[in-house]
Amino acid sequence: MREFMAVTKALSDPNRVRILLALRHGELCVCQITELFGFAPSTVSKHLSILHHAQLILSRKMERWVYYRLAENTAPVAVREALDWVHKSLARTDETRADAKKLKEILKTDLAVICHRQKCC
Amino acid sequence: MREFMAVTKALSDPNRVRILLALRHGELCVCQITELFGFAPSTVSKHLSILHHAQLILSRKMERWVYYRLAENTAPVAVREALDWVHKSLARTDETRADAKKLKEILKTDLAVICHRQKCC
DNA sequence: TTGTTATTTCGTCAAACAACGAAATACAAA
DNA sequence: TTTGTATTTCGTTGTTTGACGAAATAACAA
Repeated sequence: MREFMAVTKALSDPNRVRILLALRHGELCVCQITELFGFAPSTVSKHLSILHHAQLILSRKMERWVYYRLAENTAPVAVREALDWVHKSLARTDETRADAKKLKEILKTDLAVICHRQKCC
Repeated sequence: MREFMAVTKALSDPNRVRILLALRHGELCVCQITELFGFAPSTVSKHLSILHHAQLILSRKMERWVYYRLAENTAPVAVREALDWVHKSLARTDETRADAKKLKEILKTDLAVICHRQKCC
């Protein structure tokens, strides 16, 4: 039950759901997600830690960045089913498409530039 | 997305999840659920209204009581999948079994007695 | 009608939560 | 080592949420 509630609480915030949908396109580092949604890095980091605690995502450190990805293979069955359910329910919505479009632009840009961008203005 | 978030928010409270699991045994009226969990009737009513708003449950009025049941047949696919996921993930836990056991006792008792019981003490 | 009873709505309170910025941390590069 | 940078942690703030009891509502009984 505790494990299950960690998942439902993680899914109860729309921005965390959007993060999961974005990760369908492959692993992303914190600053890419920050750029995608326009939140403060600390906010994104907190969301990611909640998703990670629910075992919905995995992380790995590489060079200067921490990459997060969906835990599609390693997670318990109930968690994987949650990921499938999210994707099946929302993959075709306008909002998801809009995020995907913006993400594509972000992925074209060099990581160092993306990260640097957040300190300015 | 709004519809989906109504479901995840409904599922993000453990007591609402317990209500859904209890309803697996058939429709229940508000006072039976109140008796099962020991909350104030107003609290249970609020939980039921949130579950209802998410289309997870249906209600019908009969005689003096309002009965709630799972929306297994009428709900949108994404909602039905949520119900399946809840059941599949939690049906076999100790907590669910304990609730089921207590529910069985409640179902043996006359409805009027159950409801009346809540005003006392 | 009037009274009774099951449920819902409303207002309040305390706890949890999402956002932020500042400071701490981790770690690669110099 | 020191510097620079990506991320996390911490403390604060305003909002949301879950619980309750009191009052309102709905529907049946007398």
